[in-house]
Amino acid sequence: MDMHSADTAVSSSPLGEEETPWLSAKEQQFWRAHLEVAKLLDYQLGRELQPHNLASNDYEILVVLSESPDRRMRMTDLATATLQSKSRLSHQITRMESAGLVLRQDCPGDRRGLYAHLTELGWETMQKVAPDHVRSVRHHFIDRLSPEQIDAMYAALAPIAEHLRALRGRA
Amino acid sequence: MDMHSADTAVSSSPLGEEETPWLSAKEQQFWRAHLEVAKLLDYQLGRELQPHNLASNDYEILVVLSESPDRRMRMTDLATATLQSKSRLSHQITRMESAGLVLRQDCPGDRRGLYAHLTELGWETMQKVAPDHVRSVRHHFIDRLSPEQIDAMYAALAPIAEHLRALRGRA
DNA sequence: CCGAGGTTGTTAAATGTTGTACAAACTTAT
DNA sequence: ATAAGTTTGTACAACATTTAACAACCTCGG
Repeated sequence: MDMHSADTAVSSSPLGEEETPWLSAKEQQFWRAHLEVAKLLDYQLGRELQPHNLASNDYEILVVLSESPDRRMRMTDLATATLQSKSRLSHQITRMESAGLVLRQDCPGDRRGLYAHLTELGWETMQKVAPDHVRSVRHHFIDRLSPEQIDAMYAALAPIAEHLRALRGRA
Repeated sequence: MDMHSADTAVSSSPLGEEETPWLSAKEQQFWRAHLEVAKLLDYQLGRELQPHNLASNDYEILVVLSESPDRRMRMTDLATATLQSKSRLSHQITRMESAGLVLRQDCPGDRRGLYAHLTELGWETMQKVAPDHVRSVRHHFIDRLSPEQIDAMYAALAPIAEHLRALRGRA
């Protein structure tokens, strides 16, 4: 995750210029908090995944596959689901394949296509790792918010997620 | 930014086991929304930075330096401020140096040390890019939240940011 | 059936990142 | 002053990601 600051040392509004809608102090505080939490949380969760010999990306693949019908998914769909390029996914599946977590499977009916299929080891790994991961998520994030905050934030974020998803779709 | 899902297809609670505190439906919805927004927002903002020939990381460096006294900062401090390894920062500054945005400067009083110093071009770039970036942040995020939501979310995130910062500090 | 045009997934090369080790310089206790 | 220990930034090598190009395959209008 990267940092993006908005309002900065660079901000002035001489008369007669194109107005730039700088962030207010509160907006900026919030924006930076959001960035910092996103980044540090990702960092910390990744850290706590390391003992399991998994990177965040690996774990994400495991999650998506484990929730898919037959625990498998077409490469392109998996790339879309995990917001990666097809190339990157291809490399990543290669790595996970040599780690035995996943298998490439021919796709009946479309000889171009392949399934990424969760192996038994992949599934077991998922079972083993998920509880720890949930604990991490709780400890560093969820359990630090009240149920009301969670509801409110979800209500705030859901439309934004939708907006961004739509943008990406037609990119 | 990576995906981390908590509650998943893998979840059951047979009697007599170590209880795993799976996420409730609401918690999970929220958690996934948070992940998705963080990831897609980062993606989109990075995208809108491209026409300026800047990556998110470059922009972050520019922001931090432009807000620093004398528009410069020690390498290590800059690495800490931007949550990067020293090695990565060193490479990145090298790149930005050859792009003319930044300059390495000897550090009087500590002959080991170096400043990363914003060049005039770096400063001008910042001035040119910041308004567009602020607009992006507003359009895709801030302006989609009410002032009340912003206050509430800041109040929720600030302690979490602090927690994560503390964790990282002693890592 | 054919062929133009799209899709699928991989590959090679360039680029970026991470982890480790290192030399150089600083600090502190003796 | 000196040695032990710390801090600073870089360099190398291993690894990951991106970009562009590609072969193989599907689709669908003619």
